[in-house]
Amino acid sequence: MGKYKTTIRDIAKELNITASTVSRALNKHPGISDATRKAVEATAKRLHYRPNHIAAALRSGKSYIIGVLVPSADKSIFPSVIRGIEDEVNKDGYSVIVGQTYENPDREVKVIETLLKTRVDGIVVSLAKGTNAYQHLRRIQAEGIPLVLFDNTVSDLGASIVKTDDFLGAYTATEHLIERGRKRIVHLIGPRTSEIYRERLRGYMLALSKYEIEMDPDLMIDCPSDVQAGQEVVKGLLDRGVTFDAIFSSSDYAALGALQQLKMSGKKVPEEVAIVGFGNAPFTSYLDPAITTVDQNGLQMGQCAARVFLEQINKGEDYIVRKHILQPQLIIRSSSP
Amino acid sequence: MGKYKTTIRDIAKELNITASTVSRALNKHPGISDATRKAVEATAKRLHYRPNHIAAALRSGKSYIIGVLVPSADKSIFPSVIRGIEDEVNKDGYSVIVGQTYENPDREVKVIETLLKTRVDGIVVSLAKGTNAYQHLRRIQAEGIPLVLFDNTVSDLGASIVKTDDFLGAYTATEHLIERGRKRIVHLIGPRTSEIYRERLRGYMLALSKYEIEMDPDLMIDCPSDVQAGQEVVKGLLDRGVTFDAIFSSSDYAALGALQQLKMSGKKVPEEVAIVGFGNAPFTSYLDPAITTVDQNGLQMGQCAARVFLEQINKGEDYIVRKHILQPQLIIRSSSP
DNA sequence: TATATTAGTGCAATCGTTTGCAATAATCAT
DNA sequence: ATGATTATTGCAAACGATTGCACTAATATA
Repeated sequence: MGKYKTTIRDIAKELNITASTVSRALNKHPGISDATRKAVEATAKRLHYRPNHIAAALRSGKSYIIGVLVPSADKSIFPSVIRGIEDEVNKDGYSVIVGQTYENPDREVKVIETLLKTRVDGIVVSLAKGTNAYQHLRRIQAEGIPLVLFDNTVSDLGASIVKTDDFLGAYTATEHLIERGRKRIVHLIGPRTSEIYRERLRGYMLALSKYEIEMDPDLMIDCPSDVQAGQEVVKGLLDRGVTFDAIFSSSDYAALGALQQLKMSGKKVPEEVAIVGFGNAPFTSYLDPAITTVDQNGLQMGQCAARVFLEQINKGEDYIVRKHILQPQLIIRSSSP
Repeated sequence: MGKYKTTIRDIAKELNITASTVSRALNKHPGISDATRKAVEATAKRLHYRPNHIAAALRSGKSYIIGVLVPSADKSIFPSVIRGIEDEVNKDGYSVIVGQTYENPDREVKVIETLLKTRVDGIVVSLAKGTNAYQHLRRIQAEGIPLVLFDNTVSDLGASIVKTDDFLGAYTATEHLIERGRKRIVHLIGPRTSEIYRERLRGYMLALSKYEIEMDPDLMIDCPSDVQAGQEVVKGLLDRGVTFDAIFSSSDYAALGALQQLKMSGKKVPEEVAIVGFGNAPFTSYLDPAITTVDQNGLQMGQCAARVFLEQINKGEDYIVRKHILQPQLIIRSSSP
């Protein structure tokens, strides 16, 4: 059990120099001779030296850790986003602490507080759906810590934002259904506390009005983003005898529920009812029929968010906040051929 | 932009006491009078004090961060495992750094090295499929850092292990197919570098021999755990005219590929070919037909791994390494009714 | 040759806590 | 009333790095 606990001081002693020189050598500071740098590196390796990030973080004020806060690490686009962020920030030596809110605003506040105590160098967050107060985010900004919002965001904070053009995505999706000859298009509206769902609703409505299709309140239904809700809503529609020939769901999960319910009720998809989802969740392509959806490209979103963070870190005070609006892409599959 | 940087010293000054007392008060040490404790808590709140975990970690040697290393945070059971771990360790004040190997052994070594530099209090890891050298794991143990292996593990390290009873799961799955009258059961074998796949193969073989079904090498095929591989393998079987009436796949992904290929080739599932997968990935229940699979309960596995870690941390030297073998459950669905 | 510049290191403080040990005041037993 | 406990708090040294400033020696400039 040889517990090595070599410090820079040990290396220094070995070479009859000081810890400062060792530190500078290891960090490749200019103004250190090549000879000593190499000597330091050699003995560091020989003594199995392992830098102590904690000590460095305390002194330098940089932890090289960033906090990524998502509603749920295993849902929707978040797995890909996390991967995208990791891929990108790892290159610059950052580690990622993942926090989950489980869509609970209180937990969001708590987790952020923990991240701040951990002295993360930045926080990247997609808001919980119910979040409607923002003091916890303001606190982050007040501390001067880079804050990047992605996906489900809020505009009036002056924070960097990376998100899908939800409006355009919804518009394109709805337009697609209209072009396929559908006239009575149901829209499953997500929780309106989130900007993303309000935007999707807006896209849906504009498409209808552009094509001079009258809006029907019966077809615009609030529906949480999960499978069961999608089922129930569609069942309700069928039970009430509402007629419709297409469904544009604000989420893939509700779209899946809708598909299941339609099948159970003997409705043919896409012949009788076409379906379009939102998000391009992995399972959408496996379904039968595979469902058309709006791809948000989580990987790209994550990478973009990461780059925004890095830029902000590097520019410091000079950084100018910007919104990055990513173009969504309609993936047409068998559910709306 | 009032950047509060209150330290315990500030609180101490305010109350004319020392930092030590403040520290002890905040940490609820016994031997601090109720009066001062309350006074400290009050001024801490008043001055917007935020503990610096980094400083505490440096001094105490406890970072309250644990590293969780998985092949991919967005695949298989890992999302649920991560969630299970988080849920459990959060209660005890730990944060989770998630690292991904992308099934690359070299990256596994690197990420672990980073975790060690970050001075995590423990490492929970599911090995990359290709990993076959274990010095990096031994190094963790040599440092006296709790190491918990889960899912894809290796036995001869003397580390704590939490895993599914892969053997039993595979045996049960195969037996189920046999009981349904299937005799020519294909097994898609996962990468044999992993213990889990060797165990699943063993379970398959034992079930066959128990029921006196002859093993046929034509039906035992190596197949990576992804959709495309599943497709290709099944296509190969069909092209070669191999007859079979069931497939037991060592992974849900390959099972999905198999299902897709069978459909494309006009084979009826389950009438002509029954399918059983392994892992109970979320999408398996959404498919048409939904596929029977062996549930590993990632959530439970994560929670168990977390508890093992916590126990190990708390018992210190007294901890006795144990293997936790979780009972898998066969979820019977339409693909093998 | 004397002076100015530069390259390479060392000194020592600091980051914000934690913690073993000492010290004081207060309480108790005798 | 006196010594022995006990309850609180203070002292000061860590933890392991980073970093501004000072310093020496070597080189360049005049």
